[in-house]
Amino acid sequence: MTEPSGRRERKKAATRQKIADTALRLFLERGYDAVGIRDVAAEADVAVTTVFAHFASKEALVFERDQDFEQRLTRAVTDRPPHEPLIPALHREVQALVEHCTAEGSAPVRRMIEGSPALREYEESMSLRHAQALAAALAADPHLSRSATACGATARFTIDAYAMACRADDPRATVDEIFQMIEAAWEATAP
Amino acid sequence: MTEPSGRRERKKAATRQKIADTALRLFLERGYDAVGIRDVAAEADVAVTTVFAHFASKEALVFERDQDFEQRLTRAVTDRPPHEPLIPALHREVQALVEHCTAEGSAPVRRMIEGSPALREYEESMSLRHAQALAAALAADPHLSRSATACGATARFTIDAYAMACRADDPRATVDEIFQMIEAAWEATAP
DNA sequence: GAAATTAACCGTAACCGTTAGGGTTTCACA
DNA sequence: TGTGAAACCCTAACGGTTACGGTTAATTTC
Repeated sequence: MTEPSGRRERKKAATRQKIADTALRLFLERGYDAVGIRDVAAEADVAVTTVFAHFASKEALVFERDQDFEQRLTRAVTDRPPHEPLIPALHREVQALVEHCTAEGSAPVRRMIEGSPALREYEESMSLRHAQALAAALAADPHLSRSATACGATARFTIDAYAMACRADDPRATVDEIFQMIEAAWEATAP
Repeated sequence: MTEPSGRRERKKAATRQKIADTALRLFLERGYDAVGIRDVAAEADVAVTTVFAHFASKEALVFERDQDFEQRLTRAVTDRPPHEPLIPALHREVQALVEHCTAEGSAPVRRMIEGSPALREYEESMSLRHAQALAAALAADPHLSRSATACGATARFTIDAYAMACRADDPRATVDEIFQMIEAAWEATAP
């Protein structure tokens, strides 16, 4: 994304990446619960305090790239061509995000998440933050003129669609079906 | 609700209640983060292990009565008169639940929950469980014949409505507005 | 280019929620 | 009345997390 110029920033980013990579590797090798923070730190050759300087919690090590997620959702709203209807834009973006998270390579990570209550809970609370960011983006769109409640509800419904589709047998069909519902719900709030 | 006959069960229930009452009192007096499990145990005059024999976690001490919540929602579906339409029944029940949680006496507790990330996260993951129970109840209703996806989405939307309304300025109006959306979403799934 | 500042990182020790282990009391029921 | 189980107790530990004080290396300032 952004290539930092200074050596300091580069080293910091490298440390962060090394920690994240090491953690994910160990988690997949031995299981999330069987790997302690002290193990991750030792294997990545950093101090425990350094791990927590880069990641807010053990769970955050698994969801390293969640900022991307939030940005992609909000940008699907803010960067869409003017007068393009909202719901299809959201629909398309959620479809893409779900594809990404149900891709071949993501299966072991998904299994790990589903197997750990702590990780599921963390993911859920991440989703809530994403919904709030999306709600703010909707409320800020001058073309939409809907109530804050309608924006908030639509944002949560959208996140619900993503969360359910990631766990569904047929993710694509699930997204499509729920977005039919969201479309209807959104229309029902037209001024 | 259920009055246990045996002395043992009565004593157990009394212990549980004493722990919950003591915990809530201390939390409100000194703040959730400022009170440790060891404090609660000492003040309730029980061992730390006894606290965890009755409550799965520190957060669970605050949400003592969440089983009621789940049962009320699912019963609003299963116990409604035959052929009564689903959404109004849900709407009514959510309205009642929101009223309960935004009542005068609940304000300090609500403030405490909103002030603690751990409690917010816990509440959110509770909600997810409730949504799953509700989804199961919807899927099991013989009159509804909707897809599992539609039932799951409707359940999550309903929980979303509750969660948003509890934090809204005008809870009643929020519930009403979101249920207009849910009604439309539900109709869009008619076979 | 030396000096001062700052930011990343280090190691240790502790805090706190939570659990394991193993023991004692009290109730229920045959 | 004796026996099994359930509730409870205490202690010690584990694992995520943070406070603290110190070291090094990059950046900025003069």
